[in-house]
Parts: sequence; C-alpha cells; structure tokens
Amino acid sequence: MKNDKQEKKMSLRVITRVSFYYEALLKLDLPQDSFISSKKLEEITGVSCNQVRQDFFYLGISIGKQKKGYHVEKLFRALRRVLSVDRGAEVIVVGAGRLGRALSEYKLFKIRNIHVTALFDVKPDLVGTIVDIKGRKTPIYHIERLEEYVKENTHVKIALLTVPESVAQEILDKLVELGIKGIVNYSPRILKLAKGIKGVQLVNDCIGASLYKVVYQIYHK
Amino acid sequence: MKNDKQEKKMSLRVITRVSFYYEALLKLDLPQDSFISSKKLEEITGVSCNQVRQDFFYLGISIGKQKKGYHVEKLFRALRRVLSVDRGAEVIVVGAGRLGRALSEYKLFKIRNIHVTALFDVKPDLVGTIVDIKGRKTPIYHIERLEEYVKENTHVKIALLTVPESVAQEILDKLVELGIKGIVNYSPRILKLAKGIKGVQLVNDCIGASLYKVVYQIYHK
DNA sequence: ATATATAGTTTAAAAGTAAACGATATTTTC
DNA sequence: GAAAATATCGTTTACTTTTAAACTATATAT
Repeated sequence: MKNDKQEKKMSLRVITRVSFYYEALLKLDLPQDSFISSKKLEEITGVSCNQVRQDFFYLGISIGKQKKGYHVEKLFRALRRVLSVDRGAEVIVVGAGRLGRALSEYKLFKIRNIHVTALFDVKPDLVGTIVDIKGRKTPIYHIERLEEYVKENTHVKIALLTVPESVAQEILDKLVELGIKGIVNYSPRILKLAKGIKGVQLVNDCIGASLYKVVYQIYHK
Repeated sequence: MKNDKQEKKMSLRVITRVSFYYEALLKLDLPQDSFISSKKLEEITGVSCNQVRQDFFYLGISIGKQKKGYHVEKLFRALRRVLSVDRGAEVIVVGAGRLGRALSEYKLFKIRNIHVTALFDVKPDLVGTIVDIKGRKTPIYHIERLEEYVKENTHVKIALLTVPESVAQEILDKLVELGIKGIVNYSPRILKLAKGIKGVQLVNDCIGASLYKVVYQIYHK
C-alpha cells in the first residue's frame, strides 16, 4: 500500500513522538547539511528506529538516504511543518496551583512556540501576583476576569485546565462558551464537551495515573 | 470466550479507568447497600457505560444485578482489591521543582494510600527546606543523600522522576542501582532501563504532549 | 403479561506496535 | 577498479491492544 503523502491526522501517540524528534534535533544542533539516522534518533528520544521510520512513512516524510539517514535541515523543516511550530500558540492556564504554574514554565513549550500569557485562580493569595515565566511577567487574574480576558485577547484559543475536579466540568463549559477552541484537562476526571459542541478540541490527561500503574505492577509481579 | 476470572494484567488505560471508578465511589459516598449502574459511573467518570462493563468483565467483577447495577459495598471491595489500595505505597520524588512538588501534593494519591516521604534536589535554595504535604512535614534532601535514604528506608520502592531531561537517564540508572523497583519518568524523553535489568517497572509520562496535541488539532481542522 | 433497564458476553472494528523484507547508496576488501 | 559487505531506508505484513458496538438474558417495574 502506497503512502499517499496527503496530510494525515496524527494521534496523541504520534504527536508525542514527533515532538521528541523535533526536540532531539534542536538539542543536538547538528550542522544543517549533516545527516541523522533513525538509530541515532532512537538513542536520543528512546523511540525505536523502527517506530521512527514508521512515523516518517506515515507522515509522508521520505527524505532519507540509504546508509546515511535524514538530511538534518530537510528533516527539521518537515517536522516543523507537521507540528505547525511556526504558527505557535498563546494559551492561558486556569488554576494557578502548583501544577498550573509548573506547566506555565514547562521548558519545552517555549521551543514549540507556545506561550502562557495569563493564569487564573480564585485564591486571594495568588490573584494579583505576577509570575515570571522565562523572563516574561505573567499575571494571575481572578477567574471572574476570564470572560473579559478571552474577549479582549481573541488570539488566545487554548486553555490548560488545572483546577480541582469538583469545578472542572463547569469551568470547561464556561471556556467553551467563551469561544476557547482547545482545552487540556489535567483533573482526574474525563470531562466531556456539552452535546452539540463542534470544532472544540479536548484532551483529558491524568498525571497521577502513571504512578497508579507502577504501584499496581509492583504488587502484581 | 468465558472470562476465566484469574487475575489479569491491567494496562495503563485500564488502571486509569479503574482508578476513576474507585474515586467516583469514594466521592459519591453512597450508602453501602445501595446500587450504582454503569450509566451512573459514566456520568461521574466520563467513561462510557459500555467501557465500564467491559472493564468489569475483563477484571472478573461480575456482581451486577440487572435493572439495578452494582452493589456499592461489593464493588468498592472489588476495586480496592484489583488496585491494591490496601497495601499502599511510600514513594520519593526526585526533582523538587514545581512539578515535583505539585505531584507531592497530588490529591488523589492520598486516597489511594500513596504517600510521598521525601523529595530530593540539588538546588541550594530547596535543599534543607521542609514542605507540607497534607499535614505531613516532608523534607527536601540533597540528591547526594539519595543513596543513604534509600538504603535506610527499604520499604520505599518507588520514585517519581521530575528532574531535567539532561540528567534523567543518569538518575534513573542510579535509582535502579540502589534497588528502586518502580519509576515514573516525567521528563520529555523516553527513558530506558539498562540492559539486563529485570523486575523494575518504568513508565514514561510526558505531560506536555497533550497540549501539543491540542495545538496540532486546532491547526489541522 | 409485557415492557424496560441493565448486566454479561461476544463480535467486530480500529488503532497501535513490532518485526520482517527488499532495495540501494556507501564503504570495505581484494 | 570491481565485487562484496554493510548500513539504512521505505514499505509491507503480521500481531497485539484498545475501543466500540451489538446481542442475549434477566430482574424489576408497569
């Protein structure tokens, strides 16, 4: 079966791996006209060389040279394109607790051209303060100002949701109502979009689950 | 094909969902002798009722009554058993940055009987301080004391790894060498166990990837 | 007695992963 | 310089896991 080279829809797994390839290239900072093999990418990212080639095939990136690998500059451009790095994104973080602030300064967002422009919370000791995110002064606003902010900053289309699960669904609905088009929910509950909502991207991510798995595996061996 | 009811190996996906069921039961706090249906569990956890039944079937939990659902007390016990909640776990966090500290106070660890007993870091302004984790005073030690700590606290078998990716592999290897049996790696790189290592559980979890996915999806619609 | 809600089970479909294979450019050997 | 060996790719195939749907049975309610 031939790969038809048209744009494919990537799953979360694929996107994660492709991001790793991109970040590996950035980190290695090889000469633009050198080559990197799938084996080398395995070393750096931990993704098997078979999987690397499979991903490139799936994405229509067929620029490899036998016995050498992939031309660094070409690969770099190809990855930037599939990831839409050039377009970047400004996002807000709703819930300025430890997790929210940790995400705000997540190192790898910067090189992906993703920037947190504001945080929101209800806690009086957080609201009104300014956090420093890689040199940028970023404010924490009261959550009441969410609506105003989103309406004034129409380029902000994405929110990271790090509020307690008890209010997560409610705030998600509010965000969607305000026109937010992408949400990552980090509360330990699978949130859902209200019926009939189209064109909004929602990803649920439970960061505690990995530890659950390890605990489980240790007791079941 | 009959379900043979022997203990099955759960994947991360299954464990995550089962944890949600367990946490939903805790949260609802229904009378012990009432019933809860798969539909109701869908409402609370976001997991479809089909998937709920499928999971229970897979796990050999067949305690449902038609037209009523699952007996709350029985279900509660069954879930505790498959998750090994009773045995609990004490874990350490290596890397006391924002993410490390966020995880330390992760609400749902407590109800799963998981407790962080110590954090480790190299930063002078962190080392020596005490953080309060749900009422427990928890120390941040210099990472040099890792070996000593692990050897003195042999019941600690699990570590959460929240260090920069540049040192992640190195510290993972160290942890394994010291006898740690389970590690969750939160750095954006797929770490691997050294060749020949058996009986150690490693899960790689990249918390930034979900946002990457949302950004991607928004630009590819 | 019939209808309905709900479970348990099976089946089918989709997604994801790993492995194998053939092709070819470069390197090595004679 | 020619032939053989090798590294590496692109592609295919097979396998496994995961999810979704459909179906059957039954206890309760009408």
